[in-house]
Amino acid sequence: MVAESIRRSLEAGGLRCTPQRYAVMAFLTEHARHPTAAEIFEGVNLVDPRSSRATTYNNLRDLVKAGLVREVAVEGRAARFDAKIMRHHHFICDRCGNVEDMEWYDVPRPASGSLGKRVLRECELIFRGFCTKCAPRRASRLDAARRVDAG
Amino acid sequence: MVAESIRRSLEAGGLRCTPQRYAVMAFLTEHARHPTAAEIFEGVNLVDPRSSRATTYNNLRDLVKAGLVREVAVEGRAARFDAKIMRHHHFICDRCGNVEDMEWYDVPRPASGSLGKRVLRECELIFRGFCTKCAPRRASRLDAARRVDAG
DNA sequence: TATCACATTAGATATAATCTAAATCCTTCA
DNA sequence: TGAAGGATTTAGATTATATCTAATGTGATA
Repeated sequence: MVAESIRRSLEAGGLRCTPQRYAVMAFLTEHARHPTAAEIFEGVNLVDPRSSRATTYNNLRDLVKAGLVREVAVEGRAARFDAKIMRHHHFICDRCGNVEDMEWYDVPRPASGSLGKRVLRECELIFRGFCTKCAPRRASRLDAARRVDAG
Repeated sequence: MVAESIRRSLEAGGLRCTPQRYAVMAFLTEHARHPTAAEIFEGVNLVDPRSSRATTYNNLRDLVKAGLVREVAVEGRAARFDAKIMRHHHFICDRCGNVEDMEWYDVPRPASGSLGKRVLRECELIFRGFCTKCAPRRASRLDAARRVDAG
């Protein structure tokens, strides 16, 4: 049962299961399309208008801190959020800014020498290009130049 | 000669070498520490107060579009900019938000099936954790939990 | 039921980035 | 040379995104 599993993961993360917090988590679980904070706020209040903007932001921050949600910064656009259900990489569309999940696979870690005193916590792989919707009508400026020199 | 090489790369990117544009490019070349737009604006005007904020943003956008500069979005903070001198990956500090360059190495591409109709243009690897300065005094909240499950 | 820490709220505020419309600067070419 | 037109720059207004503030509410515990 979904409701119960959300409650459990909130509590495992040291967070009370409040209606507003639950709603954010449920919305992210149901909408895997990486919504922005504004979209989450709207979506949640569409169902049950009981949450303020500040609360939505507060809860998102707490959820990220607790490791239950991933935040994806996108150049020049609002951040996207993502329930951490399964490990995956991200594809970001250069044209519309949408974020999509990509199949997960192991990424080689940096040579230990190059880390120095840094503490490594995460490695993530980000693919960029044009999503399925944008590929056909992709901006001509961006078009020509540098298709996959991608590494 | 640096001046000449900047001029050349601007023109190769289809951009006139104006004093303001040159100044942005020169600043980025000399300051490899991934400054924000605001820092670039200040730094450039410290030397020669002739550039407006709008121009700095305009030029940064043009330089990114021309592929001469890389923009790095950082969660909850201003974007950072980076002259594309050599290929490299990025390390983002979870505590101070600073962006550092990491040695470049090949990243395995996604399985062709998982791309579908998407057009892949770039693959980038982002490391997260605590930078050299922050590692000793890293925030206790962030501390405990998930050190490198990192992939 | 009193208490206290955690949560929520509306609205103000801060920060980051873009837009607007006018002015200026180049390049071209007659 | 100098007129035309596009590219560039500018100050300031505006938008977009996110956080802060101070008051209020809520629930677990004793």
